[in-house]
Amino acid sequence: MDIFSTLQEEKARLSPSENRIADILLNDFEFAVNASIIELAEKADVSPPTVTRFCRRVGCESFSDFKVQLARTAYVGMRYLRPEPKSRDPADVAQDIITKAQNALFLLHRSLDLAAIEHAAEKIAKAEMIYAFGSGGNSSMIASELQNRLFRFGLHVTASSDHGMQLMLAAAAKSTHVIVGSSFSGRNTELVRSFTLARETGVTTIALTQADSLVAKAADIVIPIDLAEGNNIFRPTSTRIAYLAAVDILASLVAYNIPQAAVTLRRIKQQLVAHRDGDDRQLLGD
Amino acid sequence: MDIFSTLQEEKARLSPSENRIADILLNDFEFAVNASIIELAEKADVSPPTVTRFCRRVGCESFSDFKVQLARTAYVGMRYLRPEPKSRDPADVAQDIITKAQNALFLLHRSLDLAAIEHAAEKIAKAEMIYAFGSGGNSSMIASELQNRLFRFGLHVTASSDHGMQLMLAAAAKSTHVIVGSSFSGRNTELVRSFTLARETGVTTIALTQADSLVAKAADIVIPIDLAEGNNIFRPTSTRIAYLAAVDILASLVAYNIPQAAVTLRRIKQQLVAHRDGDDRQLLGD
DNA sequence: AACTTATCACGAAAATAATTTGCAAGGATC
DNA sequence: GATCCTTGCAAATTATTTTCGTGATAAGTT
Repeated sequence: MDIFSTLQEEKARLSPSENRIADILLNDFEFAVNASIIELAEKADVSPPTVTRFCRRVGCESFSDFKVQLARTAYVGMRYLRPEPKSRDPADVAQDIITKAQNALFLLHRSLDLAAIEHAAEKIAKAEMIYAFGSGGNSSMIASELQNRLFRFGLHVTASSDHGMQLMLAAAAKSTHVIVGSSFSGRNTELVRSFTLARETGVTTIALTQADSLVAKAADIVIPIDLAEGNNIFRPTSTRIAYLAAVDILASLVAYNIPQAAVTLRRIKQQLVAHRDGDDRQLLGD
Repeated sequence: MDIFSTLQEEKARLSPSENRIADILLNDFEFAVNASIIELAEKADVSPPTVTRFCRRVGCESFSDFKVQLARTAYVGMRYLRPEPKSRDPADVAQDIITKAQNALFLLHRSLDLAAIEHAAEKIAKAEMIYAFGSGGNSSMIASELQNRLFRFGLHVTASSDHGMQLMLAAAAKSTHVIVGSSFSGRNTELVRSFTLARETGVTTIALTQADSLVAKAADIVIPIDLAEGNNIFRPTSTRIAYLAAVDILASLVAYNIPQAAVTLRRIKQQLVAHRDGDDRQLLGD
């Protein structure tokens, strides 16, 4: 558990002095990580012992432990406060995008429902056929990414971003099949229709989408991806990167659920080694 | 500049005692961030003053400054040492993937050639037509991502993952056009051919690829993406995320190079707001 | 070759600074 | 008015840094 989560949970229960310390952390993080206990105490207008007690309160052993914890989580966890890059200077834009992407990964990791993903992975590994559905540029990319990952494990998979096609595939699917659908907004009603139709035949439906959304409600297994407070601040790219990472995790777990996974993975690795040896024949997966 | 870069540069010039300290950092990082100067000194079999001197040597103010620096860069910068997740446990797999993705972003940021990206962005913003080329699953995703981003700014753009089509488009392109090609391996010879053909007509060619690769040599402007030592260790997904982030940066800079960018961006934002208001009409870019 | 002399790495101990603990005073709450 | 909580003070403890001196190595000198 990182400090900032603890802080948000505990904040209400903190005393006035401790609250002043918390405010400094949130507002002037750069100062906080570099300050000594005395400097921090002065700035918060409290005594050093109070700072020590504060550190214990938020789950740290000591003040120095606290600083280390702060430095490690905060590097990726605290910068989304700025909705726009500082300036149009390329360096600022780059830093902004990189930070937000890392942040999205951080938040994804924190809110990941591993049980759901593992459950989904088991179903996918056993499926006779897998359909990856998603539309609208972002989710369609996720769908083809799923196809791209899963076929390498010897699974039967097809991706579609076409609503009409999705409906037909869903109608034709059997109970041994699995549909994985992605919707960033959670309000892709066509996807909901495909899910509903498929479930009538007992097809397993898996959704990568916002928790409690329309799409989520229509699926058997939901892999919720909620980028919490950031949702409105992040540009879609950050969210997309989080989705990609989620797909990556899902695909890796699928691999582990397939008996010959070790063999498959070894073969993939040999491929990679062959790449590096540098012969010029066309590479798989450029 | 982070500590680990400094360390690699300085390592040769360090004294034996200092080298022992460096080894502890590299091998037992967890210990190092949590240890006091005395504990660290003991483990390295040196005296505390030597540790202090070491910290100064690698560019830190003091030992505690050193620990903070260590903690902040290392969170994303140091974990690629483990080529495989600790276990097949979902939590470990997830952590492994997230860390490697963050790490890829970190390394990308560090090695980014901003001048090249800015230069590319200017060309793209002024282009009458833009072709986004890439094949093989990964790069084709990058190509469609480019299309997906650029058309929103009112630019004329088409993506293609088909070598034959790419050649024809390249042959038909004019000097006011721009081709953006992506190749993870840098050895997509068909892309090289398209680039070479296009340059005969004075078409600007931009490559997202490994520096000094075949593809890089064939392009006018190279946006190098080298994930240094990690290249062979990372699974392709991490690299792909880095590429995506690079595209995101490029696209943002393109937006800033278009006169009505502010207006466009505002309109995009209004779109986002409209989304959240929750009417159920089909959303753009699900 | 032997003897300075300079330079550097390093640790011991002292000095300093930072952190924690124990305790008591001041408030708030019941 | 008793109790509990918060807080700061001062002392104790601990950590860190500085100072200083030793020994090693290298370069120059006799």
